[in-house]
This record gives sequence, structure tokens and C-alpha cells, in this order.
Amino acid sequence: MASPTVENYLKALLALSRQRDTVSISDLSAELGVSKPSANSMIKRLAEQGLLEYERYRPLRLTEEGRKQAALVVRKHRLTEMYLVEKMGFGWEEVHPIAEQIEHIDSPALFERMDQLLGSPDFDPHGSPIPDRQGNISARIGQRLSGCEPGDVVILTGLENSSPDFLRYLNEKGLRLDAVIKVAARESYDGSMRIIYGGREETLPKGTADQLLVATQLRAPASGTSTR
Amino acid sequence: MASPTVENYLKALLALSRQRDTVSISDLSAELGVSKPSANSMIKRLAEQGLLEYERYRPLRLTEEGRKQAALVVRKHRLTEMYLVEKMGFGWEEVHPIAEQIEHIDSPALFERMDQLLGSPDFDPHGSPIPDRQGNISARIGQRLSGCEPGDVVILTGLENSSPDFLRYLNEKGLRLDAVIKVAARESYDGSMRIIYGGREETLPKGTADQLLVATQLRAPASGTSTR
DNA sequence: CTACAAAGTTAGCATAGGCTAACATTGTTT
DNA sequence: AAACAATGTTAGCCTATGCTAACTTTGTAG
Ligand SMILES: [Mn+2]
Ligand SMILES: [Mn+2]
Ligand SMILES: [Mn+2]
Ligand SMILES: [Mn+2]
Repeated sequence: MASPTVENYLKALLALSRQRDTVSISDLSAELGVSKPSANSMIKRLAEQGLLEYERYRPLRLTEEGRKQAALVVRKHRLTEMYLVEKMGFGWEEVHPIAEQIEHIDSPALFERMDQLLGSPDFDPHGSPIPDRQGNISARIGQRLSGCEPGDVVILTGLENSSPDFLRYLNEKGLRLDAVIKVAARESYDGSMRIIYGGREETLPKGTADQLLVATQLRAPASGTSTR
Repeated sequence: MASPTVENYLKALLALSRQRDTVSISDLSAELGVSKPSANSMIKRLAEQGLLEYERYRPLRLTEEGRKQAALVVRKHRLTEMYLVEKMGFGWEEVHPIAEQIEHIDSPALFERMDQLLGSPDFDPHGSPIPDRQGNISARIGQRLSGCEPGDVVILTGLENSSPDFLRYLNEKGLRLDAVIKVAARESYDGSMRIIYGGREETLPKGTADQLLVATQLRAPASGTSTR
């Protein structure tokens, strides 16, 4: 079993490799809030364990094994977040720090039970996909709301940003996943959008609309069929 | 926040001090499965932190602060076990190793939520008392079944032994907490007891009857409402 | 009282993680 | 090509936690 520290490094490497084409030690150290020498010494150990391909001064790349282990930690994290929200009544803005810890629990049975009680969900409370038991990660669904045109009717399927502040802001606006949103207007001057949803009408600055992922269909149902 | 290691030491010290009048470093090292020098160096650190009173060659004694911190870890452990059994469908023989990990999660909100969803239970799935939020531990209820007389009708309220093997053995016998047990006979030769409960009749060796705690009343109900 | 065994302690070492300061490499910008 | 900033690496140090081997203290059995 990998230590919590190693699991966090693997997760960070996976997240970074999905954001950029090439991942550096600086990226990693910034992502985890550790010094570059700390990241440097850890990547050597990960490489020794066959979890990372590494040559001095070259970009970092997870091996297939490393990628899989990282995805399985993400699976535990997102199942936990879903469980906390759906079964324990937490708000979506509260669950990340708890899941950050519970993801390191070594108990396949615990996470299997969560999965079963939740009906094998495909997405976490923030709309991010939950990797399957083999570590496969399905693509996220949706495009930015900021790219929609007046008249479009879409469904909120995910968030580009899940910071507590942003989530609390959405709470105040009454915006939740699966909300049906009609685009009323877009201000060409600053890109802000007027939207109608759930009996409300609000104006979102472009920066906010950029963070909201929307689609014209509800997300895939639980029974693991491939969409998209 | 204490590290998981420190929390485990505190818990072991509390458990030992409830078993014996005086706790030694040898006891502690045996309980935790670490070497005596390891225990020795840890107690020095605990003493520095004001969690333990310690003089060379003298018995160990938790301070009030140490006792409280230990009890609060036990609270997290037992709430978790209860949650896993009552809300997630685990068997009482499966939950200890999971709770041994989850007890170290730093999230008051998580355990408050468990407590609330469970209706503030007083006992864990093995009949052990759940310390309150101030770290007070109520007395366990019941005497050994082996001390009962033929004709006595009692209720199973707790276990002296919660090892997985013993719990599985009780599963096979269909013995569960709150079972109503009638003592049919006791063999004076070897102390084995014939008991009747839940439509079954079984003979328990004295060693087993020693591990079962029974009372003539149901255990204290959770604040207000009674559980099943 | 004396031995001896058990218990406790110390010394020395190891591994996992983390840090800062200093040095080296790389790639970009004149 | 030279210089510089960004990036990466090394060296040296720290804390937490563990170990074994060796020594000391304590308490008990003769
Ligand atoms: Mn999260
Ligand atoms: Mn984590
Ligand atoms: Mn337990
Ligand atoms: Mn534990």
C-alpha cells in the first residue's frame, strides 16, 4: 500500500497531466505546496517503484501503473464526496477536505459499500467523473456556459472550479448540478450572461460563466453504459 | 492535532489503565506491538506535551488532558463502528479495522453528523460505551453470563472480547446484542452453561460465558428515543 | 543479603518526509 | 555568443517513528 503522502503525489501528478501536456517538478511542488527539493526526492522514489518515468531535467510522466493507482485514489475521493453529500447531508462545499483524508483509508470493502449504497454513481457532487474499478476515467461532459448563445437551454453538468468560495457563491445564486438554465442574453461588451433557471434570473460575469460546464442532456445514468 | 501514532498510544494507555491498576512500558509496548525502546521514547514525548505523568522507572499515568484526548479518539472509533453497522450494513465482526483508521480523521463535523444520524447512541456495536463529547466514559453495563444461575433471564449487553473470531462464532450461534437469554442449566463440573434464546438452545463452554456480559434490563436508551 | 530475571534505559542506526542554501543546467533574450 | 531567469539538483540538516544491542535499575526468590 502506498502511504498517504505517495497517494497525494500520484493524485497531483494525474491532475496536472490532465491540465497540461507536460508536467514539471515545479508544477508538482506548487500543486502540493512542498519545496522543489522535496518533490525532487519524491519523484526519485516514485520512479524506483515503477510509478513514474523519470530522466533528469526531463518532464515527468506517470507509468501505466502509476496512473492506475492515482485514478483509484481519485475514485475513493469522489465516491466519498458523493457519499457525504447524498447519504450524510453535507453541502458540496464542505466535503473536499474530508474526502482528502478518507481517500487514504485502506479498505476496499468500505468503498465498495459506498459505491453500492450510492448505486454506482458516475459523477461526484461537483460533476467530476468517478473513475471505475479498473482506474478508467471517463471524459467530463459539457462545454462552458460562456460559449452558449442566447436562446440556448442547457443543463449544468459540472464545474471547472470547486473551491469552497465558488461553491458558496453558487449556493447563494441557487445554482446546483442538473439545473436547467436558459440563456437569456449575453453582453458582448464584457461577456456577462443573463440566465434563467429554477424560477430565478441572474446575471453572471464572464469569469463565472467560464467555470460552469453545461450540456443539452442530463449526464449518463448509473448503469455503466458508455455515452458520448 | 495529535498524529495517528500519538492517538494510538493514548488510546492504548487509556485501555490499559482500565484493565490494570498500574501500567508499565512493557504493557504498552506489548499492546501496540512496538519495541520497548520505541514505547520508551514515545512516553517521553507524551510527557513533554503534558499528556502523561512520567518519572523514570515509575508506572505510567495519563494526565487529565491525555485521558480526555484518548477518550475523544475512542469516541470517534466507536461512533464509526456504530455508523458502519447501522447505516452501511457491515457486520460487527468487520468494523474494527476500518474504525481503527477512520478514528484518526480530523473532522469534528463528520463525527457530529454520524452521532446525529445515529441518534446519539450510548454504546457501540459490541456493547462498549461511547464516550461523550467531553470525554466522559460511562460504566459498562452487565455482569458475566458465567455468573448467572439457572432460571435467570438476562439480556446480552456487551462483550469482553471483540475479536473477529469470537464475533464470527457468536454469529454462528445466532447470538446478538440485546438477545434475551434464559439460563437453562449450568454444569458444575466444567462450568458450561445451557442457554435458550431466540428460539435456540445451545451449550456454551465456561470460557465463552465468561466473555458475555448480561443484565436484567436493556441498556440505557439514547437521549429520548429507544433504538430498535 | 545476594543473585538473577524482568523491566527500563541509552546509544546508535534506519526510513519517510520535509526544509534551506548553494550549485548546475536549460532555454530564452538580447 | 553571452547573460540571465527559470528550473532542477545536491548537500546537509531536521522531526517523527521505528529497530537492535547493550547496559542499568528494580524487585523478588533463595
Ligand atoms: Mn474533491
Ligand atoms: Mn489526500
Ligand atoms: Mn473497535
Ligand atoms: Mn487507530
